[in-house]
Amino acid sequence: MAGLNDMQEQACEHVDGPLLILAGAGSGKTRVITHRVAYLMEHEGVNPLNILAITFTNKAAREMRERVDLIVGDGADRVWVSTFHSLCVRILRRYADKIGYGKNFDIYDSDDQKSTVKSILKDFQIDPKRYPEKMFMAEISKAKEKYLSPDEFAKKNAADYAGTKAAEVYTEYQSRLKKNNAMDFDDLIYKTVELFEHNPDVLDTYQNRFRYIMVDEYQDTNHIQFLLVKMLARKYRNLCVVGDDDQSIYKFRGANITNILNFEKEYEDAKVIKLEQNYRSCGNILAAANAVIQHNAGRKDKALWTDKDAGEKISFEQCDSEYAEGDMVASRIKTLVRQGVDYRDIAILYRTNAQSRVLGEKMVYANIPYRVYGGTNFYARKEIKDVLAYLKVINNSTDNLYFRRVVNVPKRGIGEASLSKVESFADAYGLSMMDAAARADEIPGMAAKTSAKIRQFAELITSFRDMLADGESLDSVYDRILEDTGYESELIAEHTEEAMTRLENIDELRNKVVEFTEDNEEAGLSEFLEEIALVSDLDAMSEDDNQVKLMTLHSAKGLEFPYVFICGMEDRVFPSGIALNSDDPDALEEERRLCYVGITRAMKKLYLSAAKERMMHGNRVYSDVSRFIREIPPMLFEHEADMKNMAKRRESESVDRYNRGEGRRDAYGSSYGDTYAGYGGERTAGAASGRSYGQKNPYSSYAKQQSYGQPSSQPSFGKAFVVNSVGKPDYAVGDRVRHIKFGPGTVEALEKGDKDYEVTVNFDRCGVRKMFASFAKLKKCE
DNA sequence: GTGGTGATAGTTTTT
DNA sequence: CTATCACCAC
Repeated sequence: MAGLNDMQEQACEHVDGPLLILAGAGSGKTRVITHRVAYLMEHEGVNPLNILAITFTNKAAREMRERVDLIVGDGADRVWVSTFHSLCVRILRRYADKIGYGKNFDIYDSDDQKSTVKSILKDFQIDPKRYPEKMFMAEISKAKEKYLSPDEFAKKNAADYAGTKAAEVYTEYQSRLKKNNAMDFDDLIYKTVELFEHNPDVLDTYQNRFRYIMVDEYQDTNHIQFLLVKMLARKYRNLCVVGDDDQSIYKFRGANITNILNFEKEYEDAKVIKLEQNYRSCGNILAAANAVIQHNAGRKDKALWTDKDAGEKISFEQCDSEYAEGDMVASRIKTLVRQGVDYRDIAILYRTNAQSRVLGEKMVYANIPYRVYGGTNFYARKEIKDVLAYLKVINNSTDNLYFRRVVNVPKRGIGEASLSKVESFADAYGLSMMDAAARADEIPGMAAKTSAKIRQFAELITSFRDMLADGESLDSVYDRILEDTGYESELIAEHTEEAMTRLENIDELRNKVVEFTEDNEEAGLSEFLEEIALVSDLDAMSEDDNQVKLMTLHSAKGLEFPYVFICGMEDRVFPSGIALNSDDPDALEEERRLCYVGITRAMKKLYLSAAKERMMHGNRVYSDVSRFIREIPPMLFEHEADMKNMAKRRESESVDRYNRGEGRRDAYGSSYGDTYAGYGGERTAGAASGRSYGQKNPYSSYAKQQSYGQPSSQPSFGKAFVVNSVGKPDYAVGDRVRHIKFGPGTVEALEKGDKDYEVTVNFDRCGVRKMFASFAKLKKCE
């Protein structure tokens, strides 16, 4: 086959039976998948309808489709290429009735999820301060990822109070979604698996349909996705999965790396092909990537190689602040452009979205065209959600959540008190709130004035429905909504910059409506809503605009750029403070994989940068250069000598610290000890040079306690910590204790960890908190 | 029922 | 620093 190396060719020509392709970064993975599709069709005569390719993002799906098109041309459009989520939606739209849902179910995004959980907590009188809704959302999501029903989840978590509560919320959450005929993201997959499990005939249909299945980014699949694939592939076993364990960066979202590591156990006759030749990056970049990832334990052994030249050395610069960093990046970009590089060939990557603000500002200053991807998703913006909620209500949605969202936007004088009357009326008669609103005059105990307002709203919605039924186009109804509801005029009247942006966004959404109606003449409102339920603005990335691209490292996966800047190479930024503090050693490894992903995005030249100080959560914070920088051999950098010096300086610094009794933190390496002792040290240094620190910073207050609150004879942060951590606290479960910040409370649990006691306290003022005993500095109340 | 105020807590990555 | 929330005065 043309243009493929031996391994790639083997991968393409393996037709029957399970196949695992371990494809390193830049090893031509997409190429292999697309060529394999082509091979199946052209050489094996496989009907394109029988091929399913699952990708992780819509963008990847689109790209793959285009590339298959290029190779085979005819029939490629009949290959089913989609993401897990859209695949499941398509199946469920057809069969949702078999599992008790309406076929026109709504899809809840995380915002909708959150408001649902919030309202449940309110009804259950669970204090969100003590048990934040986020926690429940995470629990529910985790349960679904493991394919645990509310009942099973309840059984598993019956032992402790929090688990029981979580189970109750999960149960209620599920029943509310069902009542609203809605599914969240996790449900889409969960319910598909459930559908298959209870309807073997349906499963059989799809097994026959998808005789050849390919899954991209297999390292990022979670358990339920694994189950889904396993079910679909069970009959013909023509399953080809492609992935790279080194690029698994979504564990926080439930991705299960063992899916790929155990593929050979699951499918014993699996053929395994490793793609180790990298076609993307030049030698120095690849060497850096290899050096970094080698610090991870427990990975499948492989080493990428390239026959490209070493290329340019890697640039590293430690700037004074995040602003200086932004300036530096801007000036480097200008230099590149002067040398003839296109803006579109440059990407700026960072760990957290928050970093994009300063970088974006600096691009504006420097007159560099740029675009920030990710961040607040376009479809998650308030005004967009409002307008979409209108559309959803108009689209005969039985969902009360969307009704509630728009019924009083703009203000119509319909408040919570009236709404709960509408809701109980609806519940009593088995109606949706929308239907109940149309009969508002029948609702007992409602003032005539109020019920008139509510009926008016219902009539407004009905008028939009009628327009659509009369065949008016989607975009003209869209305009009427903005006008007749007064939404637009309210924004115009505001006369603020923010309102203008919102109007622009609403206009942008209108463009999407028009675009959609042009592309899909047959389709109506519900098809439109469906189309946009599963897309993010990352999917809209276009090659046409000659702009620098700014995005998180996560978003950059699967992409490549000739010139890549990675900013914020500082400990506690990247790797993130959370990973550094985590007691799960894999957290740091996941950060390292992320670093590996970032480095391997670069083709020609890689620029790494750090800031000595930056604003974080409203406080100036001083940071060390990221440990990942030190994992790259100095010889790969432009200023080799400087890098060596930096390494040396650090060494002597830590020897110094050790002699002063601080170095122990390295030896004991407790997560908390590391961070807080570090802060203590930095803080003193900073104070000495006359810098002021925000007193509100929780870190500095800990640091303060640490350094001054000890009866130790030396100002030795690490040491004090170590001494303290070994001893058992003088309080026990049930004792009353006092915390310097949180006040009085009762000890609920005391567990011995590796290096420290972990104590759970129920504080009178702020609820249950878990902390390390040596840091909590709890005083027993006699 | 609305709108303003002040306080407060939370800030990793996203299909 | 910012988004959200509880509370209070109309």
